[in-house]
Amino acid sequence: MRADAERNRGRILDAAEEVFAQRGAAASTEEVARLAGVAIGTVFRHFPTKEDLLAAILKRLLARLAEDAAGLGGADGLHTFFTRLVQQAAARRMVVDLVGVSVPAAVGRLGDAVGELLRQAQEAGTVRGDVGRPEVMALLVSVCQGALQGGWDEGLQARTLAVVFAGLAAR
Amino acid sequence: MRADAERNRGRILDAAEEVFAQRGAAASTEEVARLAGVAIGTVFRHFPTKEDLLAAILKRLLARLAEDAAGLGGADGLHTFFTRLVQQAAARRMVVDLVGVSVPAAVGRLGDAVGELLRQAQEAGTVRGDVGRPEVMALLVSVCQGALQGGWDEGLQARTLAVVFAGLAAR
DNA sequence: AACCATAATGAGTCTCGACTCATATTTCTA
DNA sequence: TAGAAATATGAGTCGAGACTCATTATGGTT
Repeated sequence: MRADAERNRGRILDAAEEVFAQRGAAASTEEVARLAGVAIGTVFRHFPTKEDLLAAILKRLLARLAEDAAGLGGADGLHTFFTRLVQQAAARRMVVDLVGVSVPAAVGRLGDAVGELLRQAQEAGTVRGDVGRPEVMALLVSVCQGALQGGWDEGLQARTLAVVFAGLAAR
Repeated sequence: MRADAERNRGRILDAAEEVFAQRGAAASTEEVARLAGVAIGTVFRHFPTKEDLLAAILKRLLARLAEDAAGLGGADGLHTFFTRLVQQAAARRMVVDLVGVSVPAAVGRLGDAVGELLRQAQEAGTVRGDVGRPEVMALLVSVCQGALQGGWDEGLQARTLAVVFAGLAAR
């Protein structure tokens, strides 16, 4: 791959992440091109379809989250990851709109990472033994979506998470 | 208002509810007109803007929910309402997309109804006294959104709600 | 029944955004 | 450094969907 092609590909991905995070997936490809400093044709050369572009940034995002999760663990790892993710979601409109774009492998890897955090938390006795990975993922998605919508302030977010954690807690 | 006008207004609202519930808010006004059996110009005569149409059905929907909630009460009222709402949400794509359309008065009335259910549940000792209406509403919105996304099956939905209820439960 | 205000009709306008492609430019290789 | 081959450019095409409006139809009234 030519040097300029690789450089542009990176710029486009960065620009797309920025634009879609702020304006949602409905933002135009035109705008991504403008921010990246390339012509619109270049965007379509690298990503033949808008959906391809969305899938690419979603994959990157999920990989980053999985990596983040891998750096945590112990009794509070799940708690920390959960809170961090919800905070990020509130700042990024993206998640809502990425519904429909799927990157199975990347989602699977994130699921594995969360499963591991859950296992450790259960081993440490922080979390009930009778909840599974699917419920935890479902709650994670739900609360992120909720946070995106309501424009929760910090206090409400904390209190809402507290209820969820109480539900997950052992005893 | 002329008789045919009123009849058509009703048909349009019904058709819009059906179409947007199935296809999401991105469905075209054209399709609503077709299902209602009127010309597209008629839809725009009654609702000058697509957003007006969305707001109208959202208002009707929220009013119906508030009424539903008013018929419940006691120790399990909140539990029942919560479950029912999540089940409905799973069948309707609408909710996701209605983000952005706001009908403050109708939302307020639903909030009051939920607040009353919460009060009764707390009085009956079913729910912790230290959670407030905002958290409950936040959880309600979150879980509905989550259910819409993941294509939860019945079991996962039940287990996820169980965690939330455990978090809300007294003791 | 005749009248007209109100409403319905639907082809047409307009905007927007995804995607294309002929042309110009840049990188790399020999 | 000349010559491809790869890449970038951006005006243009295309389709979709929100919204308009001149015309036609209908309901209610005298």
